[in-house]
Amino acid sequence: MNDAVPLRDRAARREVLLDAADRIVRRDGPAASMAAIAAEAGISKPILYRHFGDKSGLYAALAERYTTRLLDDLQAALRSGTTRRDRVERTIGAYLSAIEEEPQVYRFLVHSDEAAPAQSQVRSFTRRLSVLLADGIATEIDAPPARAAAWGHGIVGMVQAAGDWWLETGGATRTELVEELTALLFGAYGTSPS
Amino acid sequence: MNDAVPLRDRAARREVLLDAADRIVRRDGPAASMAAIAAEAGISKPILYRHFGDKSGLYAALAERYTTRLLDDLQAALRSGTTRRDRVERTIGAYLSAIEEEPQVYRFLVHSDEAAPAQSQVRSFTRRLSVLLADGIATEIDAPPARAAAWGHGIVGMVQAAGDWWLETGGATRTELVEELTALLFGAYGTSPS
DNA sequence: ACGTCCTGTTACCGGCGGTAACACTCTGAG
DNA sequence: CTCAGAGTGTTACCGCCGGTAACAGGACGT
Repeated sequence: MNDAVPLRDRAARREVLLDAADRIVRRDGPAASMAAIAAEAGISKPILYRHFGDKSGLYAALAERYTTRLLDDLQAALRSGTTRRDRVERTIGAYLSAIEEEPQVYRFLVHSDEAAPAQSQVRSFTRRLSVLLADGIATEIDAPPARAAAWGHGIVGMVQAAGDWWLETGGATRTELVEELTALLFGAYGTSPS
Repeated sequence: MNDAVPLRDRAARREVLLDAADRIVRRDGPAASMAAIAAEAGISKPILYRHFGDKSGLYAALAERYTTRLLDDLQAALRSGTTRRDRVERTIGAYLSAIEEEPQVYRFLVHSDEAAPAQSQVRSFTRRLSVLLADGIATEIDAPPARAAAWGHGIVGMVQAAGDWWLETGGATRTELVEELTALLFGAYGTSPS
């Protein structure tokens, strides 16, 4: 039964499988199952497992695909702009734009491997982004590494939580939310009159 | 076979079941299974389901138990202190203390129902806390509701993300982390020299 | 012609959340 | 005393999940 699929090339096959996984993730969100992905690709489960090892392997490969562009964009935003506040605004804006354009993909990236065994060698998207931001902060201002790390993780968590809330309730426009979060980061809460 | 358990009282029985669930959650974290909880309580699964409906019902009841004291503490911290910065420090400190004292319980509260069907009537701990903080902010400074909501969710996300990172890496003391996060909220990043 | 590798399948495993169906005891009415 | 019924308990099952063993058949070098 070696018909209809003349793909001898492993890499090309892999891309086709990831295409199928992508379609299912966009349809089912983080609840996408291996069986559904295999069916979508027109193959059976063991092939998936031979290519990706296990579910977290497939998820990692798919996340890599989604992530590359986004992380590049964010890194670019981090280095752009004239003032620091401008940089922060652009970076948060880029993040929220990604959420807005592809909510299911965002949910998959951020909320898929919660409560996972955690010994996975695949650092999650959130962690990678946090570390990246921490590095950015450490080089921008000369902060001790502990401070930069705490801030990096904290800021990413802040934007993600606000993004989740925004996705669910959809109360404000993206621009407004960017402005609120930027203001918060620049101490607007601490200095507001009571 | 109605032996060894003279508990005719539904409420008391419920507490006993929650005690068992508590033990298993402390042992297994968010991966605790219904079968394990039933076994720990010395009963069979259907009894659990008759008492709590389904897994999210049990989780909600257990979360309620964990949450009551913590939310009270946090609300008290929000209203305490002399300066606003003092209040923020105390509140973040109370949150991180809870993480430090009972990490498994914290993990259960924050990371158990991720990727859940979401139509659950049980608002998660994170959401409840965010709304509570948003209300606090809205009454403390007169901010428009959208701003207070965005800030509430963002700040809770920030502290949670930093807390998760702290739990995993354990790099700093609680007091240090509280100081870093408070400084961040008061604009230390925005005003640091580059 | 034949063993071997590769690609593909079906069919299974254990564990999960959740439930149907049945067993036993206790109680109250006739 | 007897018998229906309500509770309370159990076992055994369902479907779905992630993951794998075991097998089927074509491609190919010797």
